[in-house]
Amino acid sequence: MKAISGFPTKQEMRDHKRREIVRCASEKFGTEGYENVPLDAIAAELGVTKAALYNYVSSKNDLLMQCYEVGMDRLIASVEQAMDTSSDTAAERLRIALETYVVTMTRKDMQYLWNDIRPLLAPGDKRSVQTSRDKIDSLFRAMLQDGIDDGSLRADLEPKLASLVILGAVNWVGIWFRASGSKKPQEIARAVVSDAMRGYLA
Amino acid sequence: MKAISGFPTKQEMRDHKRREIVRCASEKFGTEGYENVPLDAIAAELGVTKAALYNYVSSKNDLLMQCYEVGMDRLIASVEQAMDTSSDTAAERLRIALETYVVTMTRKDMQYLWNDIRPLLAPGDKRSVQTSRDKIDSLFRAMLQDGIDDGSLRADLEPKLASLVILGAVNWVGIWFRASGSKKPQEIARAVVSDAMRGYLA
DNA sequence: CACTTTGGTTACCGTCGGTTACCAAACTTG
DNA sequence: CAAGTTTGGTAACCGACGGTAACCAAAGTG
Repeated sequence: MKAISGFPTKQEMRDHKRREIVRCASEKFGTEGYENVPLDAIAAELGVTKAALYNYVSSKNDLLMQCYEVGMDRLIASVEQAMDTSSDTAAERLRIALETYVVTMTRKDMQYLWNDIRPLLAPGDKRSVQTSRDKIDSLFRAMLQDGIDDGSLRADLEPKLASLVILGAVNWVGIWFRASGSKKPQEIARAVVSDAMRGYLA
Repeated sequence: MKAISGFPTKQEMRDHKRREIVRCASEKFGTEGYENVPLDAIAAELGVTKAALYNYVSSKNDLLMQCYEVGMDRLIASVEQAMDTSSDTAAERLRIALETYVVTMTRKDMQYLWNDIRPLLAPGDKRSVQTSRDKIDSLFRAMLQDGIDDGSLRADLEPKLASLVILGAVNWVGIWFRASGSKKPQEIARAVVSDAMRGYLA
């Protein structure tokens, strides 16, 4: 039978269901904590039984990893978009990208992803984690190099080291930030990024 | 009966056993991972049964928290000791303290503490976590203020913000550092601290 | 119309955190 | 010193949960 346009193919159905499982799990993990969410709970919310989930994920940890990937992809996408703004200098683009990064980091689901999920990923899954991190690292290193090239950043900075120092400072925000505080995410982003970049400006 | 000097009192015995449990658990958690270490394994290594442990800890998570506290106390102690070196400027003392902090952070047990244990601490235990963090925070904020006062750091830096940025950069080291790399901890510490402080020097 | 493939169910297993009932040795006290 | 009482441990068990096996109904296929 040919695929009639508009009717999902079997493969699409399968993929859609898998994503639905991940979305549901993400939400529950985020609000209740990974260890406090039995697979039965996720299955029940989707109207199936636990065993059915195993048609789409290979283990609970695999499910966790898929949640992580979805979140990290969103983070990377938002940074890439922010990088695209046309600014005079690479330093300015870097600043905008970093502030976007920080603001995203203060979102509750991202905080959870970063603080609680990332450390739980089993050693075997580290490959995927490494991939996301390397992607982010390379984005920022490229911007740093651009800044050296166009003279908006110090010529003697080491992009590798600088990206680690700066990313450390901004990642840390996701750990101490609490929405209950008085400062708004955008203000915090501006202040933190300003301080983190100061030592690297030309 | 009076306590004969040299003979441990009952309270001392109890405390000693509790510490022995924490020490053993720390080691096993560090090498095998919290979730992979059943209480039975810890009990077996100490030559008792699992139920006996519950005379000294109230839950597995409580045991985890005690491991965390011991590790954090060591970290704090090492920083306090480093702060005591007599240096010309507060900035120099801060540098030394930070480098000590980073080097400590690259130790395997500390990495584990920071990456894997801290996020696992249950919400109810957060008080204790907060205590350690606040202690570290206040140590560094005090040094920053000293630096402002003696003119070795920029007069316009905000200690609260600066300590968050700097601590973020150095804490991040514990996450990406791998002993397999070519750089020695001391070299990394010097480079990272130098970059993290650059924006704050007078 | 057979016959396979797919996606689900029910029932079950093993592991593990935590508890309960019990026991023996040490400590306390009249 | 004998009679309680407290302490620190054991053995047996429970319930929750991740994961698996056997099975089944419906859809797809020649």
